[in-house]
Amino acid sequence: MPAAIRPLEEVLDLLLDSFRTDGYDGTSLARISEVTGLGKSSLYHYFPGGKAEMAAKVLRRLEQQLEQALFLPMRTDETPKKKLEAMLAAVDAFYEGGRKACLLERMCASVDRKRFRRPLQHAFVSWIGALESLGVEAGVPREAAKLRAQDALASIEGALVVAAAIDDTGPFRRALDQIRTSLLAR
Amino acid sequence: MPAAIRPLEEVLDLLLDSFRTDGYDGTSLARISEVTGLGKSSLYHYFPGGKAEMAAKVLRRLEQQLEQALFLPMRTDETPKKKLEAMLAAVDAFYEGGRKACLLERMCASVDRKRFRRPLQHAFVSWIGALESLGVEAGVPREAAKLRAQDALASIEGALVVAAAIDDTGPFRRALDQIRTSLLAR
DNA sequence: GTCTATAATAGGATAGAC
DNA sequence: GTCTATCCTATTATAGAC
Repeated sequence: MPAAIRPLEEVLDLLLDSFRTDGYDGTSLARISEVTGLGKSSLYHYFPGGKAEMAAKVLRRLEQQLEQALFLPMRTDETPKKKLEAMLAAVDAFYEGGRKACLLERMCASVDRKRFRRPLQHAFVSWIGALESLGVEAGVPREAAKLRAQDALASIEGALVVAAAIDDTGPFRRALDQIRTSLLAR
Repeated sequence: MPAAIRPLEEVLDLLLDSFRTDGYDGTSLARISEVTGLGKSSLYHYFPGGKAEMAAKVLRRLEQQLEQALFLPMRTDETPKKKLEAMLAAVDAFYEGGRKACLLERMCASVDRKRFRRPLQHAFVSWIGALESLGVEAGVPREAAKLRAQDALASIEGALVVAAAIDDTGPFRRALDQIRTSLLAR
């Protein structure tokens, strides 16, 4: 697929948006065709493995974005506090202030979740690891930092669920605030 | 459907389990037939409206269970602390210690979520209202109690997502512990 | 690479006998 | 109330022309 290396990433972003909105099971090829403007033939040209390959590629793209938002900031020599701010800003932007759902959560909910188990688990563990490292760097004992990291991620995921259900982004904003004030506290 | 009033509730429990596990979109009639042991004809006999009616009835059944676990304990004259304990025990049991997913979350994730928007929103709001009332009864100002209630529910939902993803019920146990120690704190 | 056409299957739903 | 058979549509996927 030489002629479309750049556009393909845009296609993946559109797919990501579809999957995070309607879930893997709920997103049909017809819908994907609509959303991307690509005919089915084109879709199978880019993704010979069909829908499953689309999802796998989308997950890889998400991992790239997590890299950008989580690991890249980690490697700077800013203070942990500043790095955390950068992460939270990225999270806020990615979830559009709590108005967009989480791809990972939606993929975990699919009947075919076993197929995506590894990449999904990896994404969660990476994310948790990044938050944990930040805590450690700020002087939090490793074990405590790990639990805080798991709970921080859970608070984000749960806030997205509740925010969507009650149509109020408040829970999401407070979740981020809570992480900001307590993840690195001594 | 006179001959099956009692068994029908068992059928609904099986449906609830299927929907919370595989989601609404991911649960096929074939699967429902397998799980319940009922042929398609029988299913349509009990649920003329098909899958959508099954889900609607399952949601109503869940609301009943929430009633039992949340509102019924509320009407006793126990201390708020004791009532909270009863709620948490019910939640722990219902989610099997963090090993089972939340039906509400899964239904919210369906492509057809609009169809179930009202009952879903109602369930969330009821649950939040019950937690809020407990806080108020314990002396927490109403507005603060409401936000705490939203965040408590979010922490449960998020903990379920993360616990399933990393295959560790720790986040769920800690979420309940956290609620136990802080929901009613002055 | 994209199009039209089409296959093959699964999903939801119904009819009519029993 | 349940069974067998069947219908219709959507869904995934492929073939072959351009």
